[in-house]
Amino acid sequence: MSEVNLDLTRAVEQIYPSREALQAVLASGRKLTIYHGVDPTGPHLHLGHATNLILLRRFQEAGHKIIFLIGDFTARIGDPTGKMSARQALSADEVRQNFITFRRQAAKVISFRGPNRATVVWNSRWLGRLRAAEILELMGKVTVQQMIERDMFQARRKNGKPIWLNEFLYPLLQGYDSVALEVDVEVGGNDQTFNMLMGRDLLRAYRGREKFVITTTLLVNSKTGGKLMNKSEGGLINLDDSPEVMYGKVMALPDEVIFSIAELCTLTPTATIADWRALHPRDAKMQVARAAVTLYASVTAAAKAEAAFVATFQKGGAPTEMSEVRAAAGERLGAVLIRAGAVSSQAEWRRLVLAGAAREVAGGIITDSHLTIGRPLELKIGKHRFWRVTIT
RNA sequence: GCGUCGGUGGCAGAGCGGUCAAUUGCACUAGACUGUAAAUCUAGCGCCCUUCGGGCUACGGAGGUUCGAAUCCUCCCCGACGCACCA
Repeated sequence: MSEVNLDLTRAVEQIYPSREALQAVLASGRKLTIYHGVDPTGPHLHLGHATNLILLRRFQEAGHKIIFLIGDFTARIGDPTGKMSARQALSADEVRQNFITFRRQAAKVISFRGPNRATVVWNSRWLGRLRAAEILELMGKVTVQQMIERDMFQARRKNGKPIWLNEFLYPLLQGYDSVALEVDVEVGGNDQTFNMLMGRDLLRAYRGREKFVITTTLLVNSKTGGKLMNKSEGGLINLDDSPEVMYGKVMALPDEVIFSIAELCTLTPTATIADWRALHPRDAKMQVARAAVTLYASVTAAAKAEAAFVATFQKGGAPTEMSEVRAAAGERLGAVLIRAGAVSSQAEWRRLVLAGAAREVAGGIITDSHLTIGRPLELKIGKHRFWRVTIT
């Protein structure tokens, strides 16, 4: 653990109460307990989560204790942060389905093995046991004014949108995690600032302890200002995407964000990233894509993914691995593709054919949407959908 | 409880008796262009039918008026806002 350089600037937006205070504690040599929580509202961890995990990894390598918290209880309420409308509640089962592989995904970045292994905790363990009296006590720590001060609550009031009481409870419960865990540091995206500071207040109120809060930089598109890892914005890059898919998704990102990705989502040294800025944008992007796949999969996978990408897209070929669907001879191609989930309806298939978007990998464009299958086919639909149709 | 406004496609948000499968923006898909993209331009974007043609299902829910309803009426459900009530 000697001289591990803990860079408190890369990917870090802000540190509460102050960077200096945290540095002082770190300099004392004290080993800290640090946690980061993720709500399993979906089944994947993505590049946005990775920023936090990478920071945790750096702390872990410096010998600090890491706790990876799965917010299985809080996920069911739904975090109102940034939401213009209330989220619908998830069932306990859905949540369980979602987090089932979280640890495996997180293990791509932080280590759950070895002497200083990270631990996983679920917040239902304590939140699920809170009794009414305890919840009332918790609610007695924060005022309504403090709560509705938040921007998005203000915005919703202005727009006549509902604010549900359980949404008020969300920051309290998330904050209570800090109390239950008695941690020294919490790491999270800067969109979580309010919730994390709530935990800081609560920890002080309950235990008289100080907690550092480190907010990390969010992946945003500098041009549009939109969050990058966002379902509505399109490209969600998941940590468990296959190497080829991840490589392709990184390549599909707009130029202006690639260095943010490099800094926030890969382990590439800052100096190397600086060198990449001199490259042709496409080549820089390939470097970043390769670095990402290397981290989340492996070096060899990254090399393979890159080769596949070049062959498929830059040279217009087809990937070696494509989705397969079996069909009976004489079956209508459109029907088969709907069954396979390649297209959503006859209507969509017809539109694609009409647009000239469906072609055989080896040959020509398919012009007849009513084509029946007589032999095995390798299809390319649009730019990204590749399907191999085999005959049973 | 009373009153007012409102509930439209993934989201935002028009339409307020026929020309509405529903303007528009975003998102999304495809084509062209490229550096894989992005930007730009073009087209598409409920489902089914081989058709520039036809059918079906849709505008919170259930009924009703009408030749015809997303649009009018009744009841119900849900939300916002205001007022009242509170042993």
